Amino acid sequence: MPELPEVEVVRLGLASHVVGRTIVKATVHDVRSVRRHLAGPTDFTDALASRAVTGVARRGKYLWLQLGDDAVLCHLGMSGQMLMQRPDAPAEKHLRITLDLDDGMQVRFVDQRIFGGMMFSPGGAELPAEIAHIARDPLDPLFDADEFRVRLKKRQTGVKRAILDQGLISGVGNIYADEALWRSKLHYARDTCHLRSAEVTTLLANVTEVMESALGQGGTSFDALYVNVNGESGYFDRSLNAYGQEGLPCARCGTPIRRDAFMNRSSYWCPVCQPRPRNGRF
DNA sequence: CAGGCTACCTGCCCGC
DNA sequence: TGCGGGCAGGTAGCCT
Repeated sequence: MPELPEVEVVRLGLASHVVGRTIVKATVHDVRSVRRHLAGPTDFTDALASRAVTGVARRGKYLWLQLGDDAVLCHLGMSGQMLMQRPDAPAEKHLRITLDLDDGMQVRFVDQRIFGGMMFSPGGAELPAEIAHIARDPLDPLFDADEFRVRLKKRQTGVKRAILDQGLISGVGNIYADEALWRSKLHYARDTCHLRSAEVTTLLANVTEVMESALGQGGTSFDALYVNVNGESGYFDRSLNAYGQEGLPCARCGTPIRRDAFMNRSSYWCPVCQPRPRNGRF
């Protein structure tokens, strides 16, 4: 479940099941899901065995289990799931890693495409060093809106590219970028350096609002790939105004939503509400 | 720093 | 029915 709301849904679900529990044993079913762990999967499982889980934290789309001072850092990639299962439940087709807990339950990392993965981060409980370059996300109480505005306007790039940059603001992916831009009436190619202060303020407010709203509805799911720890889908897809809406009437003006290829992916936008800029500005 | 491209993977859907 | 191409919510790394 890729973007911030979906990852937060997973974090909340994990926290309710694993905090206070001990990892009895970790099992790696596919070594490709253990990432950046040069010592190999055996060292990874050794590092997790008999460790008590003290918390579950998140920054942007990364989440990590806190094990005292250390951490198990997880990214769901495009297709990762964290499922709470009983040991006798049949193995999922794409089961990659299992954590056996001392209450008899299992945390199962299921990931079809293996763009996600886990790694052990020594001393990483507060913030794993591997993701120190990731900016705070807008749901973080310490997110600095003024700093974001200053850094955004210093960029010389398109506004969508900027808000997808996890080093500037984290947690935003393709769905919520398009939704926030639609709400803000901004075209994805608008130059960051030519945005008016009011536009930046509106954009940040909309990024925050759309992700909080999606979180309140359990995230966005188009299919069974995006589910919480109990295998349930969120229903924010019903509230989407731009993403995936090609050809459907814009909820504000009725003009058909368009789809462009941009950054090797799709961008959805209303040609009337979000007019394409000339040279990045109007 | 900007940004284009590729790679990493699997599976589904479409047209032929 | 099979095959090829395009598509999918992400990130890292290389090159210019």
